[in-house]
Amino acid sequence: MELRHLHYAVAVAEELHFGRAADRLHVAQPSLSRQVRQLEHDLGVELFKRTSRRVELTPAGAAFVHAARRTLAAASDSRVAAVQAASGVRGRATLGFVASAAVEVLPRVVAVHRAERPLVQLSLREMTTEEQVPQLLDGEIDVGLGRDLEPTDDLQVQTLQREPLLAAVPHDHVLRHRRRIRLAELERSPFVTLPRDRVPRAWDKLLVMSRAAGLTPHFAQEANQFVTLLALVAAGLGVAIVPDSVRTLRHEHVHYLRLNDPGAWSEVTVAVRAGETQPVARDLHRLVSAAATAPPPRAT
Amino acid sequence: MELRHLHYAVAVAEELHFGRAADRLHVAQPSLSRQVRQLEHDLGVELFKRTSRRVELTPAGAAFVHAARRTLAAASDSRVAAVQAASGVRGRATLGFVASAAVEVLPRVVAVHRAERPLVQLSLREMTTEEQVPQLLDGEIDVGLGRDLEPTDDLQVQTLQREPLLAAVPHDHVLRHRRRIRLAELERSPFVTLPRDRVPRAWDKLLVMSRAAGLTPHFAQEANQFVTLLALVAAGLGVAIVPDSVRTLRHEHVHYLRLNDPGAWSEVTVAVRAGETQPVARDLHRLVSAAATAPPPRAT
DNA sequence: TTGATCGATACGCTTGGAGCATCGATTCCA
DNA sequence: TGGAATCGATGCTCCAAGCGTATCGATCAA
Repeated sequence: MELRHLHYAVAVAEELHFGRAADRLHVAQPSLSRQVRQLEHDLGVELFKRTSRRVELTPAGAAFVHAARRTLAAASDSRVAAVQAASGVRGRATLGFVASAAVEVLPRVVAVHRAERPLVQLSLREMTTEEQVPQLLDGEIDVGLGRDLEPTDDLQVQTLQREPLLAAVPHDHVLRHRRRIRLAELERSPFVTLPRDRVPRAWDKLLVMSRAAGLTPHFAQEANQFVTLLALVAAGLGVAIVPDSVRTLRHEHVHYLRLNDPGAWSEVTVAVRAGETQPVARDLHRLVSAAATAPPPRAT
Repeated sequence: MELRHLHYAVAVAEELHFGRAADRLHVAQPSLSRQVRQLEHDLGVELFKRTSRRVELTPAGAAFVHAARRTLAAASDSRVAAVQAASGVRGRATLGFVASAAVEVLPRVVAVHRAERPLVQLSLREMTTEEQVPQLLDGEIDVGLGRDLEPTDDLQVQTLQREPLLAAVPHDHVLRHRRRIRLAELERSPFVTLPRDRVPRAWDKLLVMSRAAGLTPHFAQEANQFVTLLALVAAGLGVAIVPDSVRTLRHEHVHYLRLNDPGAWSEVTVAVRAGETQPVARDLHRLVSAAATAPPPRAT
């Protein structure tokens, strides 16, 4: 039994006439008759009652043709599924992202992706920029949304937006009425930070800036998430250095002060394997880049 | 694209090895390689990434194989559906029945049929015995459950059970305390009946019996259903002659008296086209016969 | 009775799927 | 580092089988 036999049986069932069915199938009538007969022999079942004047379906024929239509539809779906998957219309894509990008960029990316590629299932995995690099190379994730990542031979990296760094201070901090400060002015304040082993490059940047400002930072406490970090600031345990977009997480007892130090910037970057060929990954990369730049960044 | 290609692609996807897949399919490895390649060319899509050391699925290949499995299952279902329909395990059967058989025989038939042929959809059509004959010959119904039908060349008829005829009389009728009466004793009572044009043979039998009893019947009222008929009796409009099984329809104000006249019997008959070949019809006929005789008839 | 219609059959051609032998690339191991 | 083993691809040949043309036989209408 081949798909050809199913096509033939369905055509005969629809025309109830071997000649017309053969025309529709662009084959000669004897070929059609032979193939249908062969199908019946293979099944061991009579599908059509034929006289030289009339063709009609047997109950078995009706049951078979019904199922055959479903089979042919499934075969057609198989073809479509393959083509769509190859073109990137259908499939699965995995996006790694840092927590600080989840606030602003990520929701826009998800919305745009769902609108443009409704058949592509988007998996989201929160992870640090450092974790993204090996997972990109292993194929664990297709695109990485991180911070301050430098391109390499294996990774293509673009900057999406450049944000100033802010100091998040408690509402009773002495500098709370200032709009802009310099890091050196925080000499008396301990820092609350994300864990050093999870975000080593953010730590390094803070250390470099501190040294440039002639400051020896005192680290009071670590927190795993930004929300917790801000709660610690609000509780008066110290100050935190965060990128501008974290401001979206408004907190009643936290004030944000812009840092004027040189290098007090953080870039949101998007990374993809260099020479990526998979359409779902290329599409996701394209949409992430577009979604980040399309709406104008908030005024600072 | 043929089912062969789908089988081949699925096998390669499962083995991820052309040699082993070819063994499993009982073909030579070069044939398998060529067919898979031909499938890819037909689809315009690469399904497998192959080196001389490793074979892996592309995303398009994974999508295709998933759909191909469903297609192959549908093809297998088509075969099964045809065989089952031909053997009578699956299909549709239509049973015509008279209202007076609906009370006792029909529920048993439906229950047994559902248990023995769960995949055969049983259609039930209430109709008179007279209507069953042409509909059997036209194929509108497969089996007819009627009364007092005589076999012909075209119809095979069996008797399922033989019931005495009863007179249904109102609760204040003068004969109400009798167990058995003769039709002649109803001379003073008008008759309520089913419509003459719907059940001509039942009418004829009543007329023949009346003549034999020296009775000139007076017809008071017609009703389309037994329930209505009994309601008319209960209301005192007259008496009705009904087969024994109608007694199952108990009615508070109706008494049943057995008729002692010769020929005061009615037979429940089952009819099927002579030489019927369709298994669903033959099965239904067999089950109707069995269901009617299996439980012992009620004592009268 | 005759002609038209329609599915089945006969026959020869051609396609294409299969097997065998072999190639080229890659990997493993000594 | 070189040789052997593994594995998919390719070239060649064979033949099964699908197809088309011509025709038959049965049925039905005029």
